[in-house]
Amino acid sequence: MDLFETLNPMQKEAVLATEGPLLLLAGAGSGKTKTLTHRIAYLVEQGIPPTRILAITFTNKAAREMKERISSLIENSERMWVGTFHATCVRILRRDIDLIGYDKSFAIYDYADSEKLMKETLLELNNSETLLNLRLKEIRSMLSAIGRKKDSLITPEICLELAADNYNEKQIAAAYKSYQRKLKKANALDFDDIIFKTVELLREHPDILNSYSDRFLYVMVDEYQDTNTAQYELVRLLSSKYNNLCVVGDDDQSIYGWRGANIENIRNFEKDFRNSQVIKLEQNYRSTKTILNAANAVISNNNGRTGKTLWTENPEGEKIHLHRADTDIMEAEFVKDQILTAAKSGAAYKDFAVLYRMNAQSRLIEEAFFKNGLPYRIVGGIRFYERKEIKDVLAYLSLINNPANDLAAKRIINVPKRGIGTTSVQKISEYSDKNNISFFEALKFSKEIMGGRAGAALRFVSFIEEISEQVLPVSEIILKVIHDSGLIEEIKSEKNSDNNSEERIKNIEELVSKAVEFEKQHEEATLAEFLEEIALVADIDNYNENDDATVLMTVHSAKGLEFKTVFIIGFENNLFPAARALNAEDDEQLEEERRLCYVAITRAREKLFITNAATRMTYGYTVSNNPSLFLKEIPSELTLSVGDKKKSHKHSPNQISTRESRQNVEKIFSKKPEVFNFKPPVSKKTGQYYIGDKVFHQKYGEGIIKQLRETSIDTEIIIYFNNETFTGEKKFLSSVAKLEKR
DNA sequence: CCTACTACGCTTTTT
DNA sequence: GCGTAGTAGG
Repeated sequence: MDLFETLNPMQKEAVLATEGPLLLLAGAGSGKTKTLTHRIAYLVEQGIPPTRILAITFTNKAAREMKERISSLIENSERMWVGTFHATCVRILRRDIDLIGYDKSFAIYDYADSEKLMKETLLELNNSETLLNLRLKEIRSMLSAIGRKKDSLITPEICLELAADNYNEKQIAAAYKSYQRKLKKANALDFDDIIFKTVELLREHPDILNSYSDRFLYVMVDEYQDTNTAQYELVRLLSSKYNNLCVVGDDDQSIYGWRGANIENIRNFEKDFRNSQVIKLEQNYRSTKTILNAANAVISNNNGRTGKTLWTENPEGEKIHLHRADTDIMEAEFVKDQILTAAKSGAAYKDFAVLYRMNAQSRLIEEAFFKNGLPYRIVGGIRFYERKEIKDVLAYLSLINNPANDLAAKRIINVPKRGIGTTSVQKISEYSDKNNISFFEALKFSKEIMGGRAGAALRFVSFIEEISEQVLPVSEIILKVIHDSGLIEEIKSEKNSDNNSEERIKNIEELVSKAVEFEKQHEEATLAEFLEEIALVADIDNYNENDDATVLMTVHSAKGLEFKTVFIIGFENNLFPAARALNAEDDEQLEEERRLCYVAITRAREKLFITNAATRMTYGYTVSNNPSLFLKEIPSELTLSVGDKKKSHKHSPNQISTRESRQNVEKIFSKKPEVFNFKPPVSKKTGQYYIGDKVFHQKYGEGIIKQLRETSIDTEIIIYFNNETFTGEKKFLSSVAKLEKR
């Protein structure tokens, strides 16, 4: 077949530019994947063996798609390395990680595992001092701080050096060091380690690096704007010998800055790689002119862009439909009504997608859809593999695979109940630390540790060892585990309140069939491979665009996808853009929100609905947000308000609508400027207080009422202070607090 | 050692 | 509003 027949001149140029570094700036809907797959096919046609080509993506779904499309173009593409960053690195590590001191059977810790481990780390580090107020928040912020270090290839040692006298940084360095020691002891890697350790392996062992850089004549990286420093270094190393590195990306779609992605990687490509070429793909084949113009208008408000303007030959299309609902519930009703009406006139449910800023927003949409029998799929939220019963089974498998996995051992030592409670676990844990052996290993000394009550622990040990010694297919291991351990029995016998034991059994059965499926696909499927695949799947990977169902997902998950009709919901300040970005000191975060908005708009092919609500329920409180500031960045001639409230999209005069006035308010109150725009809640019992009222408190001085919450006997008042005496929020009860109105 | 209740904190986004 | 972590009582 003629590979060039369906390509436009720029795409064709990109396919032909095979030698040397190439930056392919590909706008949304510009045929990026097509160009990339054709480029690979072209290389193979030119005689390059598929095994000498490496293509890296961010999601399994993208990798799978790329594989499928390549195999439809050429023969023998199976042995080509096409995979995610993480899968590619794990593949490299499984071969040679022993050279940097880990066992090849290493476990991969997911985020929940990391949280547990960090909790242990911080508890040890702080002794009794902060033991009581060790909050999830601290655990997460520590994990994220350490994650950013790993993204930047900073080791615990360098971290400590860089910290110098900075107390906070020194704390991070200490936690980092100890957390890392724990991971090592458990022979486990967290997500960030997978990249970091691969770079470490390649840097420290030139022979290994050479074997890969020599092998890969051509290296291609998708979504390059989302790479972090570690990934950048990985790519650089792997392509270092032949320098045939092609990166594809769009700086306007960089939306993972919060996860350490470095937008400068793409912006500096030309500087970083000498003699590089840049090719821009600016013709959009996806959206109508209207939708594209809106996206272009919004993104033009950002600074420092590499600069490209998308254009299209597609028709003008319909105007963008704006709808402001009274409440979040009515917003969901609106979306449901629109889809049901369209479906009556023949539209397919899968033509629609509902996109939102955060997962919590899916609930109301789901409710509205469910009640009306509108078929839907939710991407994200609680993953299948994160369910308690599944994680329990997986912990058994993980322990069988890697007995050093302390977290797994501790998780299941008393699941099902074996009479080994927290006290015993603690004793065993101490013993294992003292003797520098794993938790599982320590269990073998139960007689020494707990005397007469060691029976159950020893039985557990022989149970695990017995299974480990046999060579069985994964699905049979699972069956053995769930039946012989008593796990299924226990779940069945749980008659308690939330009678979901049937569902949990079903989930476990589902896991068994996933294992069977896995065995079909992989001839000699090992336990390690099965666990690895599970650890590295994202929810989006299971999304099947052939199901006739409307899909609900976050804008982040939607990147790379397209739909005939898109609903962007919750288009409000504090939500989209997120409050955090809106109140940030610099513009960086707001610009990322704007890119996110750009991604959202450009998902639509023909029709775009943008909705918001005048009031919504946000964790127990009714809040009232202004329409998103991005709404004003869409030229009004492209939009049309729909629904009852005709003028609803106009900003009311008392609302802060410009950047300048927002900043002015911020000068007076450095935080959360929008609290003043809350309308008084419809309420009888709150008496004389309203949100936004200025009040004076004896101790804290003047402040502003931020939130009111009625309990059965009293009214809770949250006041925001910012004066000489005090800055921050305080909670009061209206009957107790002495407040003066100002 | 286990169960049941309460209180608290959470909401960005996830490979 | 909801889920979970922490605590008190059996």
